Amino acid sequence: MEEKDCVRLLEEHDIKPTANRIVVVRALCASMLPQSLAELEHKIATIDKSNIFRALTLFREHHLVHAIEGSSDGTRYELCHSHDKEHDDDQHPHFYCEVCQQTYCLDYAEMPDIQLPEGFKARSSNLMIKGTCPHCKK
Amino acid sequence: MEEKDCVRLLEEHDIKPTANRIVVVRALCASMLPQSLAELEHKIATIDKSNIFRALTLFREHHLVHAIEGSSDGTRYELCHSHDKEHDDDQHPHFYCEVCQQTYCLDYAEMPDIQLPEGFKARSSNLMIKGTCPHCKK
DNA sequence: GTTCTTGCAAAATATTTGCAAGACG
DNA sequence: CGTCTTGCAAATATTTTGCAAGAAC
Repeated sequence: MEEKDCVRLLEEHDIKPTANRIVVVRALCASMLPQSLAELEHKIATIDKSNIFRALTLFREHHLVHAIEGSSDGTRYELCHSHDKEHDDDQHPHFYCEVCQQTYCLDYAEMPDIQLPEGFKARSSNLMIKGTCPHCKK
Repeated sequence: MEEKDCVRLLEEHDIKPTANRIVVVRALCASMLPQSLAELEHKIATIDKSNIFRALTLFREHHLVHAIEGSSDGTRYELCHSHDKEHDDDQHPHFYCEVCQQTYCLDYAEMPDIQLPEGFKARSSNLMIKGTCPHCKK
């Protein structure tokens, strides 16, 4: 993604586009798969991990990225697909390969609608399917 | 649960019923909600956390307990509801209260059947719904 | 100059392993 | 005795915060 597109994306989400934040957004775009903090830290050698973390936290608050949990190996982050800056409504299942530890985005699939007992109120959900991916299939 | 029931449960899963393991199984039974390692460590003052961890790991390998991930606060463990000692086939959604950080078991609900792309092979899945529980509801 | 951002260090949290002593058979 | 189990310590890994220096406005 071009720098100017990153800037626009940040601004659309009311985030001041600092140099570091632009780099983080680019790194997220550049990789097809959701990234962990450690992976981003490795790919972006120029920025300290605490700042990558702070950028991601800020992005989450502004619904520019969302976090994916349940991979056994830390939280992963991906850009929100929807352009709704108010809600994180583009949740979808993910697939975690237990061999290569990659996380794939199953964004063609709908999240199931689970009926909750009286009094429970849902805000978000994470569906993580684990197994082996085509590359690691025996 | 009585001690002899715990022993039987362990033996059914081909696990040697040592004193510590019985205590861990009892602690898991005693609490309605899936427990984290830290919670178990707190409840079972007499056993070191490394051993609780090793017991849980062993139990998982023998499909006596299963792990629930995606709660933001560590892995939680619960006894498998099914008595199938070969497969961990009693997966069901869970609910994580973001206020009190309790994890509830939605075992009345079915896990959705997500169609995977060619070449992907599922082994297990975790569905974690987050929000607020009845106690913490405003 | 006040506020925001950054880098570095380090605290906090969670998970896992090494190893020697002890229990078990 | 040989194997399994246990407790303690400590290594790893991950996430998060404190703080002072620097940049931005």
